Order: sequence, then C-alpha cells, then structure tokens
Amino acid sequence: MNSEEIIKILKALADETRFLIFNEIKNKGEICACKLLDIVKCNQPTLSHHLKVLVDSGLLIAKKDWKWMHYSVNNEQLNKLLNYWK
Amino acid sequence: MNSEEIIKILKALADETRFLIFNEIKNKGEICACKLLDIVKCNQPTLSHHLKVLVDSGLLIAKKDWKWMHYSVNNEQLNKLLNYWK
DNA sequence: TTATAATATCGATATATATCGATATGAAAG
DNA sequence: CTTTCATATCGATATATATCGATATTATAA
Repeated sequence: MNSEEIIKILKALADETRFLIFNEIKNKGEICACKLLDIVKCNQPTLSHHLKVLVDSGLLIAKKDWKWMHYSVNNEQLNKLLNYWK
Repeated sequence: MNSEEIIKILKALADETRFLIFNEIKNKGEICACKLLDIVKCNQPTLSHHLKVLVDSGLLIAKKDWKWMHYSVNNEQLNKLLNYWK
C-alpha cells in the first residue's frame, strides 16, 4: 500500500545532508532556515533545495513567520515509514 | 550513533527496484536469485548489482547453495532503521 | 521610492548511481 | 577435458540528483 510514498520518504532521508537536517529538527524542535545554515555546511540554495525535498516527502512542515521560514518534523509521516514493515 | 550505517540502509531501500526485491523477500521468505529475475523486471547483471547493495547494507543475508544464491531478510538490520528515532 | 534581509528559483556543472551487453567465474555433469 | 548453468564483474552509457553562483521574489524598514 502506497509504496511510492514510502520510497519518497526513504529518498528524502537517504542523503547525508538531509539526514542531518532532519535529525537536527527532530531532536531540537522547530527551527528557522537561517539557523540551519550555521549547522549544515552547505550553500543557501543547496539548503533550500534539501528543505524542499524534505517538505515534499511530508517529513517536514514549513511555516512562514514574517520573512522567516520555520521547519518542524511531521511525526505522522515518519511513523508511516517506521510502521511500514510492522 | 552510527548514522553512516542507517544512511546505507536508507540508500539501499530508496530505490524502486530494491524496495520491491526487499519486500518480496520480507513477505515470502528466503528466495533464489533466479526466481527474483521473474519477479523483478530487470537484467541479470542489474539484479546482481541490486542484491549486492542490499547485502552490503546488511538488510539481506546471502547463502550459496550449490550453484544457487539464496537471499533472506536480516530483521535485526531492518530493526536498526525502524528503532533509530524511537 | 530604495535598501536590506531571508528564501526561492534558475541554469550550469559535477557527481553518483542505475542499467545492460559482453565476458568472467565457479561448480556441477557429461 | 568440455558443456552448461547461475551468478558476478567489467566497461560503457544514461539518468538522477547534489551543488552553487547568479538572480528573482517577498516582505519589511527607512
């Protein structure tokens, strides 16, 4: 059932940079994109691209607050992966 | 802890063909490589390559029986992924 | 209006990896 | 030995995707 969605989640997490980004937000909670730039050592367009992939997979939720983008983990989506083989 | 290993598992599963192979073995149990060729529509060298990636990730266990290769799921390794965010 | 700041998009390039034909390997059987 | 069969490896190519400089967008402030 909906293996396409699971594969999208797997692809989103199967990149070193995105895995780091996701875990950072998973562990420390909601964060601003500009703060992620300090943590993840990559360029701004690259970070923006990775965040888009994570949001498109459903793993991250994006909220715009003034001119800042805030990202948080969508645990429901993560659980879709974690429960897939149960 | 050991995020490298988790990323290797994620990369192994994040490919459509390997996801299919893995689930086939996970659901139906140990299988011969030659039987997988009927299920997965790809060439023999391609299948061999995908099986190697899955074995290298630790998700599959390979056993040689006469001239046939038999593959089975290593549930311990799968659980490393499933328990990672718990 | 212009300036500034955060983020997104574009376009080009580099890198990774999926695919497959040809061939090699290994292990029976004849 | 040679043949046959399952599988692995090689080498080339195609495709996907990560990266980043330049630029666009959006929103606020001066």
